[in-house]
Amino acid sequence: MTTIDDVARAAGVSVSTVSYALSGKRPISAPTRARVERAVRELGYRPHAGARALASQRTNVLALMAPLRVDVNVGVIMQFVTGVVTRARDFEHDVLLLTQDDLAGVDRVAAGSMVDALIMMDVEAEDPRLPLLRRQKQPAVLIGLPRDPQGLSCVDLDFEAAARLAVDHLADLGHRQIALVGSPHLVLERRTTYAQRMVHGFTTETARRGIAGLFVPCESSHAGAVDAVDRVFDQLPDVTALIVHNEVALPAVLATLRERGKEVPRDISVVAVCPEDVAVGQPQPLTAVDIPAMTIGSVAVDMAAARLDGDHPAETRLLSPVLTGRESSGPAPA
Amino acid sequence: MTTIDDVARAAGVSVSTVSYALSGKRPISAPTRARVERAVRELGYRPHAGARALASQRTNVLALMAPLRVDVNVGVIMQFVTGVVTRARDFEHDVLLLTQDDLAGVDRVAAGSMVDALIMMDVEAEDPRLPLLRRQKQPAVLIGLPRDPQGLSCVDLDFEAAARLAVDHLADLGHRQIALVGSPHLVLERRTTYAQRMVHGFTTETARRGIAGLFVPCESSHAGAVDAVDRVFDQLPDVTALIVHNEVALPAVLATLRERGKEVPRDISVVAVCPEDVAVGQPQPLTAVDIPAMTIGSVAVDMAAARLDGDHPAETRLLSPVLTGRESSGPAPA
DNA sequence: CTGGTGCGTCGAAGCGCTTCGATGACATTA
DNA sequence: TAATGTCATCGAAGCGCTTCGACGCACCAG
Repeated sequence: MTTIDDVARAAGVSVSTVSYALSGKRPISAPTRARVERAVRELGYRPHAGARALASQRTNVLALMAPLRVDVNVGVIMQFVTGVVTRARDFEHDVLLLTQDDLAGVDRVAAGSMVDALIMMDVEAEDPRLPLLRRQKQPAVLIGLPRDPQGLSCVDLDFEAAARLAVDHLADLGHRQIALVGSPHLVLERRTTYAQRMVHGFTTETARRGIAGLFVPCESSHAGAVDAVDRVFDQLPDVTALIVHNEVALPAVLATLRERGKEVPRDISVVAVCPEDVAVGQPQPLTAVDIPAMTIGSVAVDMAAARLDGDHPAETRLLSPVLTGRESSGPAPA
Repeated sequence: MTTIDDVARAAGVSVSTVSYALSGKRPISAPTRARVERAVRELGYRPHAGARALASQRTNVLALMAPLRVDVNVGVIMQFVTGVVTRARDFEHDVLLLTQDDLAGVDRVAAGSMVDALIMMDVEAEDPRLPLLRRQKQPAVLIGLPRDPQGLSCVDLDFEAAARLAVDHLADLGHRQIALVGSPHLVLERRTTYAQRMVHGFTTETARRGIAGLFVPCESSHAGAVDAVDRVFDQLPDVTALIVHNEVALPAVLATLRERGKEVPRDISVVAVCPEDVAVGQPQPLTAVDIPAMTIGSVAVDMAAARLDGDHPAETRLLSPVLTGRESSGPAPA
């Protein structure tokens, strides 16, 4: 292994000069720096990460805790992860991957000084990881919105605003009876809060605009989708628009509409709330509010970075939703 | 931060005794060990990962390079990753996640002593990472089979055997005209070698058994599937069985068969080569050769571990395929 | 009673780096 | 010409741990 000593010797300077030449934390004359750089190149020198971490109290590694179950939302998770890893590199950081259920991992990597900061995906309202995180010296960024974010940074899509946006889009097209086909019961009850936030935004906005709004949960399966659609027509027979916030059930919802003889958007408009690629990947490109998973991941890294090299306090950032009109929404039928 | 010094002081022993008590590398009397453990618990002591790495030349971290693109095979990738991360914990290791395209990452984490070993997914025949890997001191494990594995461990499903297994299953059921609906052109041409291995196994086994075998590539889209099925019926009109080795196109292939008036398995048998959950998740449970992604991931870790604490040389392990009969295969029509 | 043998423990070196204070060379000002 | 300041570089301490050799003690055989 070639060490900083080897480089110093080769360049004919002291070890500290090499260090400063490479870090730029003190001025080094151009010729000296050139000699150092040359030696580095010729010897193929790489600083030893552990030694550096020991001396500098910085590891240049981020922990990312991700739900590694093999479930249906895998696409979105992957996008988050990609966003985090990619952006981390912009800050010269690598990413250590932990599984969601590895509670002990929080202590292991944080108390063990393996990482500079932690990013947690899929945060629930009363997430058991929060107390662990709060007692670490490293900053943490949550993707999602717990009930009490005290001391922790959070980032997520503003789902309330997303619901409003979707409702407004449809209301402006003349729709007066709108249904929200949402998350499965389980998700609504005890998990991440985005489902509740979505419903809340939907309810208040329909109320505000004097529109008939119906919310039906929807299990993530074909049968669940059929069931949900049937419940909608049952309870709101004159419905003219659907907001679908369930990526998995989306294709089945669309198929069911077709089976029921409803043409989109002539008979009924559909606004999806899902990642863009899902919206455009359907048989018919869908008007949709984008869930920018990758962006959220990279913002999470930005927030972690901000807290690392600065006194930046914890903050909560809700990303403004964007609605893109495509072929699935149109004027309400007369 | 509490250090090993604090623990030593609290337990009334020397630093080295604490170290030995915790690592077990030298005998420590029971009472002393108890005092040390008590101090550790009371102080909440965690060894500093960097210091430990510096002194011991071990990081207890594995690098995993994964294709983080958001493509269709995301499910399998997730399973690999899960297998790796989970198994790594059994060996007291954490996982550092790199993206496939981060070539520089290999040097960064290996030469920089950030990891004890590297695992690379999705290895191509002439993978540009191989030369980089060979010059590192850390062992590497490849998931996939490059043309020249010299010095590197490899693990993958034995796709040749998988093809044979599928052919034999069908041949034993009396089928004499079998088509393989495979990977897209792109994959076949320049990428991971599993596609070629599959085709090779298929070709030789059909030949050996005197069966008419037709291979058609298949793009990973609905249109691609339709096209592939049409080509099959075009070039092999009396075909009675399909082997489908394209997870993405699978549903579309099935749908197309139905549209063409072919009932499975009455008119035509289908054997899939895909992860189990995909096979059973279809409208009709499919007879399939499992692609055990998670197992492959965990075997990769086992191989890395073996090379770490032992003189184990590099080896190549091909996992024996397993075929599970379900409802999509039956006797050839008379 | 002596010399040898283990066992349990200690002290110190060293892993490779960062960083602080000190130093020397040189230019600037009074 | 001496005092002052600036800039580039050096030396050494120290980050927290592992590990090697040494040491003291109890025990046993001779």
